[in-house]
Amino acid sequence: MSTALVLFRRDLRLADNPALHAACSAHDRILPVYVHDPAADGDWAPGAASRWWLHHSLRALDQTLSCQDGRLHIATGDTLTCIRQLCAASGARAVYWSRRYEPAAIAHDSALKAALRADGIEVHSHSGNLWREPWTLATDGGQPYRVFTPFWRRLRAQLPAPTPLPIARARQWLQADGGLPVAALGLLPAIRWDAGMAAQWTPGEAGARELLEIFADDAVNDYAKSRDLPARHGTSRLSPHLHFGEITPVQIHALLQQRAQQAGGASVRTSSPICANSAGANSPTTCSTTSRTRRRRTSTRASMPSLGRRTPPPCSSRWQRGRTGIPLVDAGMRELWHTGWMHNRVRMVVASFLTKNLRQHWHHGARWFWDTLVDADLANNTLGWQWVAGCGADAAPYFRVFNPYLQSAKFDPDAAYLKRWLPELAALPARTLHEAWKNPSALAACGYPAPMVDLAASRQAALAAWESLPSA
DNA sequence: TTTTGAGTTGTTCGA
DNA sequence: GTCGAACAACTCAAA
Repeated sequence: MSTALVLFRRDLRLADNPALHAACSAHDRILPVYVHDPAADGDWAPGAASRWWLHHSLRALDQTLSCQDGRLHIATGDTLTCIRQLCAASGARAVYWSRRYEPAAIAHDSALKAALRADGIEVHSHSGNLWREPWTLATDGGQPYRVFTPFWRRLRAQLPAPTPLPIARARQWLQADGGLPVAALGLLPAIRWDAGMAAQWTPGEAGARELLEIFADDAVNDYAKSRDLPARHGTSRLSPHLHFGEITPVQIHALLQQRAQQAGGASVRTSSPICANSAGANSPTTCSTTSRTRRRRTSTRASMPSLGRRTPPPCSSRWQRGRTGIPLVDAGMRELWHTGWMHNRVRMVVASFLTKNLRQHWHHGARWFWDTLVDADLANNTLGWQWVAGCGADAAPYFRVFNPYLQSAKFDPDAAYLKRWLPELAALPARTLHEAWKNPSALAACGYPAPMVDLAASRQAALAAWESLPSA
């Protein structure tokens, strides 16, 4: 009877899980383990929203295992110490896990692998949650792609995509003594602000599958148009499930492809965001510094130099709380606060407002998102903020400053999204909200704050500040 | 090896 | 109201 330990991290699923699949194929008894090891998280410990999600996702995984007469063994402490103890107690001589891709996680896992192998334990790491692992897709010059379109073309040229693996079944799920209940990890907030999140989300593999089925049925045919409309659920909203590995890009692509064939279409236009999500453009310095010479100069101080401002304020609390006086910005920030999520287009708008109009460093915004998003993902969050701030690795025109009024008129024409998140303004006509700068008294009469900054003037100031930077 | 042209989730201005 | 040009920095891939 051979025994293996499977270490779950951000691959909280049984289906299409190569590491788990391999362990179940090669061994008779499987000990499924989650180790809570806060000391290993370093600078980027999960934020409050992510911890909430993790709590519920671990419970869901435990429940799924219990349907197969197994239980998830939960431990807390140093990962290596816990694994050594569990191997000794269970007789496991092999450990399996899915690879992670953040620089700190790679370093941690490399050290873990070396230590376990020195103990004489087999370690098998498998491709994790990505369609393609970052080092398998490069330009002809061997560099990572910096422009999305060539990257996307190359990826698509390599279809057909891999096929998802079936739900893993161990011949016997093993249980070890001393496992903790999920609640013992203290992941839930002390002050229960999470009611809005519980109403919105079902963390776990089953919840992910259900969301995917809905998306495949309703939204995918219209995705190209409706994904940009924040009032509609035109996006898949699978991002937190993807982040925690409850579902994989391969599974998503496979189901959409299948539905498209049933509908008679040749192939499905899978979204570029799903693909970008799987690209994981990590590099050792991405998360703290930026990669472009002229822009790097700006990022060390602020995303825009603070001309005429003696002391840059900390991350604006009005921005955080959705009280800037700019309707689309406030709607987005309140959606984030209540649900742990924000529509992608609105993320760009609120980020542009913080870094361009308020001229604050993108670090401030990235940190706030990190703490409040249920889908907070180091690569996606960091690179998204750099993209907006104009200091990312991609080729963005420096003059791209979003105009929140124009954006809401274009993408939320009937103001359904604005009114959902700004109920105090629900009685006003859509046009009044899209042209709020013309109607300050109408908004003020509803108790809505005046704009904290003049959009046109701050845009000009931001462009002038950029212009004043010396080129590298 | 060097050059050229497309691409880049936007806005504004003027015809 | 619609449309094209301007803003002007940089990467990638084809020539």
